[in-house]
Amino acid sequence: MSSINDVAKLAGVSTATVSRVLNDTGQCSPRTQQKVIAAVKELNYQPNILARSLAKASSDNVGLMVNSYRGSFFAALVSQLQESFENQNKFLLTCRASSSRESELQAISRLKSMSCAALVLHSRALTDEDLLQLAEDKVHFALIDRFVPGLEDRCVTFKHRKSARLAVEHLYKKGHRKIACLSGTMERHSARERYAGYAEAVEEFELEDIHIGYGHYNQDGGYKAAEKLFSRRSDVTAIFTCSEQMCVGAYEYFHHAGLRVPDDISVVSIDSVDVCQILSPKVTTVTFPIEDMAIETQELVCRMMDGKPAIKPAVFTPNIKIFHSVKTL
Amino acid sequence: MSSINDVAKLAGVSTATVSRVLNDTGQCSPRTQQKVIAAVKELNYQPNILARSLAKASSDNVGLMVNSYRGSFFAALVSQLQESFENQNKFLLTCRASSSRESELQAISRLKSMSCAALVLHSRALTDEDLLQLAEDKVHFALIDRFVPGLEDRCVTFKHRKSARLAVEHLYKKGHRKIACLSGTMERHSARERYAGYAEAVEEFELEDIHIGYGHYNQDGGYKAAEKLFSRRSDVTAIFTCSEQMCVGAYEYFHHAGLRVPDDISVVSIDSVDVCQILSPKVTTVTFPIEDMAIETQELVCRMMDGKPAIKPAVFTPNIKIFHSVKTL
DNA sequence: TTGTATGCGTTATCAT
DNA sequence: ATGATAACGCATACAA
Repeated sequence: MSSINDVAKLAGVSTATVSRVLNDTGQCSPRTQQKVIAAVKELNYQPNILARSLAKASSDNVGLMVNSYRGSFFAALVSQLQESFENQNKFLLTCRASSSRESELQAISRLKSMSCAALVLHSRALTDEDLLQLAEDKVHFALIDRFVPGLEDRCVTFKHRKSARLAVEHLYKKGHRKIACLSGTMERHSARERYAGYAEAVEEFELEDIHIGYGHYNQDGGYKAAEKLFSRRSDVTAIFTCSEQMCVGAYEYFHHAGLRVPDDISVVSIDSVDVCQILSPKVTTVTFPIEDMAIETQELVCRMMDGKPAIKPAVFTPNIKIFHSVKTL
Repeated sequence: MSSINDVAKLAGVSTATVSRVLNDTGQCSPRTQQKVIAAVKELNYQPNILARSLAKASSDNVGLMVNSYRGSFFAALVSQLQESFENQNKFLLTCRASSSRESELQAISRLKSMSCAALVLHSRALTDEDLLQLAEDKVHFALIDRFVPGLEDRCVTFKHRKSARLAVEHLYKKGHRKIACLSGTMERHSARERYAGYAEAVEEFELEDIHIGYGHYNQDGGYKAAEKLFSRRSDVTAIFTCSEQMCVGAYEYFHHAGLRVPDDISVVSIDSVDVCQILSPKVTTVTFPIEDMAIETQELVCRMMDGKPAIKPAVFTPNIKIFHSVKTL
């Protein structure tokens, strides 16, 4: 690897001049500019980002912490974040924690020691106090899908409640009146909000509240919840599943039980669109604009890094994608 | 962020001593050791990894280049690689290219400029010559799922041919004699190998070669291929799909056409297990041990970084996971 | 055992 | 417009 010194020698100028040409800082004659650029090409010179960061006392690195890579949500998130930051000449360093407070703190330490100028956190385990402390320490960071009072300007969030409401409303408009909600435990904020949205719609449309909670929003939970539901009652015409994995589990149960979607049972799910395209018939789904959200996050973070005043980020609203899992009654 | 200077001052020693204590290089009295460690704790000192890498002229960074994050293959790969390298105190930097030679070259440049001591490449677009040149340039790197003559010691590969053979053999043993192969274009090596494995089995078991190629191994290709197949003939009792996405598409077609798996048609697929657990009935699938492969890759790369002699990495063999998509005739 | 001094590759300040 | 030169934070060869 050739260094700035090699370029300087070959071009017959000083390293300072090379740096100026490359970073477009300060004036310089067209002729020397040419020489430098020629030398750079000839040596196939790549600036050492480490040294640059060290010298500038600030890097172009942005750290991302997540607790999983699995599922289309993370694939879309990581993919779009990386692309957006690269468009701003930032480099995204990704670090995976394992859903415990300690591992999340460690991941953040690690990212900070890589001179990340800012962090993007999809934190599950850190407490509100941890995050407030981090803000206190003047660390630039944004939170994804988490709301912390006092950190409103850093939270990129979803309207979980509205998404559930949208799902139930769709079923209602299609003539359904016995609509069950399949969910998991209520530990996470998003889970509580989704249920609240269901409850809200139930009240507004004067429906019966049929809520089945089971497990952790995964495939098995969906299967068991559906099984539990239909062992109790047969008058339900539609279900709303609170996660895509639960939807998969419910479909699995229906296949086992010989129930046909949508003829025997209508389904609306929530979450990313991928899984719901895989199932047959494809599932009508309430989704969030993950890509838009990633772009907004990048803008938010870049604003913080530039020292610009914080603007409360948008709260992202869900869209409903209509497929073939709902029967009109 | 406090620096090594702050620690040295607080501990009343020189920076050299602090460095020695922290890196456990050279001797030092227990007392000064105590003082240094106390100072480190008090200041919550984190060594600046950039500066360290710069000083050592070698970093603990390993670069990973992929062309996609989507799909369970990449989720498992990235996840396991990151964990394995972290266990070795290496940090994995991930960079996404976009399936063109230029973008792959650019991604590699980027990773090199981050002082990556080694690279892990899942390259689709680089030529064999590009990769040979990279080796010529003394870059440490490993290739995933790609075989380049002359770089045998760096290639972590799969037995694609055997995986297809295994799928067909399973169907044969279950009594099937009319077995169709659904694939996409034959550009990629893995695609050719999988078809070759099918052809091999066809010959051995004296079956009819019923091959339908359509599109690019994606869901739509699977749908169209299945449609094409059944518009031509009705005597086929089983299909072998060359990718999980094609399998999804085939299932979609069967649902549309009113064909039941496995009663009307048996299915065996290839690839990661995730998608095939989502479909109902779950699909009997030939999979590769992605986690093992990631661990082997990490070991291979670390060996190279330590200057140890290269050992030809294992070629990973497929496993068949039996589910409910095959009928015994 | 410990400290001094130098270099890693870059940027930035100050001269010229 | 350009060139010395001093940082940036750390590791290390060499002295002491």
